[in-house]
Amino acid sequence: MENNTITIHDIAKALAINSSTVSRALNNSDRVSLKTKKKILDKANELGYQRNLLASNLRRNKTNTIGVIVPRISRYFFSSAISGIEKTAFDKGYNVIICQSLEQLEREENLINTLAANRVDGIIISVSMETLNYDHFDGLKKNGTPIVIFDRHCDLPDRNNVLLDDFVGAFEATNHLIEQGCKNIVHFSGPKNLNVYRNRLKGYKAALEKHEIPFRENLVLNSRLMQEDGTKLAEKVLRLPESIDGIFSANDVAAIGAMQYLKKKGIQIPKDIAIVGFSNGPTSAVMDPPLSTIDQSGGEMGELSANLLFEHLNVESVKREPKTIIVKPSLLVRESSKKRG
Amino acid sequence: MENNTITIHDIAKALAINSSTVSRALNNSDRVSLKTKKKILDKANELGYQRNLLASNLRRNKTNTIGVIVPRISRYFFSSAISGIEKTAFDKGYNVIICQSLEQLEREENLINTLAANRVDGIIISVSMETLNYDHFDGLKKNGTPIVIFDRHCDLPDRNNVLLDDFVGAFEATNHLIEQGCKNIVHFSGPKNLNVYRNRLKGYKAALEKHEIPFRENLVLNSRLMQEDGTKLAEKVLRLPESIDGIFSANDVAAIGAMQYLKKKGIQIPKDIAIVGFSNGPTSAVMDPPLSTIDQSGGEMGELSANLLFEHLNVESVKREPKTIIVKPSLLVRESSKKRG
DNA sequence: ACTAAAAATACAATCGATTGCATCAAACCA
DNA sequence: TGGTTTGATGCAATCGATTGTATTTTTAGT
Repeated sequence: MENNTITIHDIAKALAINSSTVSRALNNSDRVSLKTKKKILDKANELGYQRNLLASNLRRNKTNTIGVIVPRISRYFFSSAISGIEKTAFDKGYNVIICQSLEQLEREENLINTLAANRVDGIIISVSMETLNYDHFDGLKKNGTPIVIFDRHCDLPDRNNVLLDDFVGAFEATNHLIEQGCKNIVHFSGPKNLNVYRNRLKGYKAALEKHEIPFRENLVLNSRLMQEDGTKLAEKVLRLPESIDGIFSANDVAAIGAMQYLKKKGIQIPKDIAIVGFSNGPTSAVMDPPLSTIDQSGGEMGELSANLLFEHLNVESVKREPKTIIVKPSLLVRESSKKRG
Repeated sequence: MENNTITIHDIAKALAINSSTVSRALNNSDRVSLKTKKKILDKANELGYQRNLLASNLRRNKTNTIGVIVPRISRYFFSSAISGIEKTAFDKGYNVIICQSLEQLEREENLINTLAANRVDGIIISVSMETLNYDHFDGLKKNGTPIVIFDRHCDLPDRNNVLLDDFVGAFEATNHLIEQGCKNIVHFSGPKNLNVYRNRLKGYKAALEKHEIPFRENLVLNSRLMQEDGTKLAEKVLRLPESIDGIFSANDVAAIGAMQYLKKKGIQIPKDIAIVGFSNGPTSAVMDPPLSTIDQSGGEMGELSANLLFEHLNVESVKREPKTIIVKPSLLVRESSKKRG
């Protein structure tokens, strides 16, 4: 009773026909007459046949499956990216295998090997923080498996990259604060060795410049952008000689830490100080007041990544044109920054 | 150049030996001498060989892979359950395929079919809200693939179930509030047709009873437990004739809505009203004050589910003993409920 | 040195589905 | 009616790895 999986041969035997005909019928080939097709389909249902994709994929040398690796599936940005990928993949008849590297290079390497061993048709990945080079992609590259790297800048020559325009996001955020009437805007910046934070700083500066507000070095406060950093920075803000009326934080978490401190000190948000964060983390909408922020368009980035991958799936590897796509983030205006209207 | 995947036959040919020896060497069988083993391994590395798991799994009739289906990977409870599963699986040399049903029965059915077609060795699932019966599991059952259902009660006779003890969680929460000195505790309850909310209500009652506090029907406020429900309920709380000094909410989101309203009305938390939520959602720790809550022990439930699955994987299906495991949740005491010490 | 036992390797079938080619039957036309 | 075209089905190789059995080589024992 144990080993009773039904194969096409069982169906063939039951109907006294050849298994190749069964295979063709199940794949709806027009080389099988309608009559026998129906007979086969009925019998397949009756026996509870389920195609063995291992065998099928092995033979076809194609799995119709793509692998997705992200640092953490629980992060909002990543889970929405995954949803975007799944949507696109589903439309094209592909399955998606989701994996998380937990920001560990070793796990990332293992996952890539496993996906490769399972012969996925392509991989979409946001690399871990520990990933400094891309040597572990070489195997895939060699056998022509296309790869799309999203969320994190990759400087290899022949890579497909889908990135967020941090500059524009920061520009929009700062510009919005200015349009709300802010004159003295502090920027919470992150580790300067990371591209994203440098670009967000640039966007902040550009917006000031557009409105002919002089840039003041002392209004840029650096930290690792944890929640407690936000609290400490808010304390600093209140001690600044300029009377600060706006904060653009390079992430949500620090903005929230600051918001809580400021509220405790009786500062009214947004009336006294308007705040905009960055990332649209799960908490930002729940805060009181809800935090304005920059949405990283995870869903859109996921869809674009998947589309880019599919473009390459149908092209011989030698003929593939690597491409970099820059996604514009969108400003989510909520209560924490509305001084007007 | 395109189709250049290396197989064991390529290695065999390069070394003028038989591919079966190569296979055995790569599997570290003791039927191959150390000398040839080394030769083979070296050549495999040199050629960049990567095992084709499709072929291997097909032949062995075993994939060393388990499938996990959850409604949403982004929910904290599920992502921690997945982490628990992955940890356990990794130790046993299994891979994990993660899927999300998005609470849709149709997607769940598709996922189960795909996993079955890919011949996963077992499945761990938290069923979608739309799932009212388990007919779509029949195929798996027929070919002996073990299934573990977690998080949601399942009344089928031969099912493995890993559940949270909602009663105990609610009891602990309420008991904690009483021990903090609360006398008049409101309970925010959810849809009464759901088991979980009925059990949480029971736990609340039991804790009152233990401390000989009379149960008052009017202190149980029903809603769908959305954030805005929390706000409305808090309003009600303030209008109650009893002077309420504690709230046990059957989830975090409603607790947070209530907290924000109460703070706005000048109520001090926890001094005037202590609050405990349920679920340990991502937001609870970030609130001000941080919200005490019941942690659903996702990680532990994941580990237990995986262990239960593995127990069954190594046993013939006829000999399997279905088992139900009840997990005790743990109380996370944070600021929102500390009236003492 | 010769045989028995042990170790190492080779052979060939197998897992389940797919697919190019061959075969057979039915239909068509002159 | 006989030959040809079209349509439907069968045959057999194949994908890449595994594994029971057979064969060869090595080692050991007397």
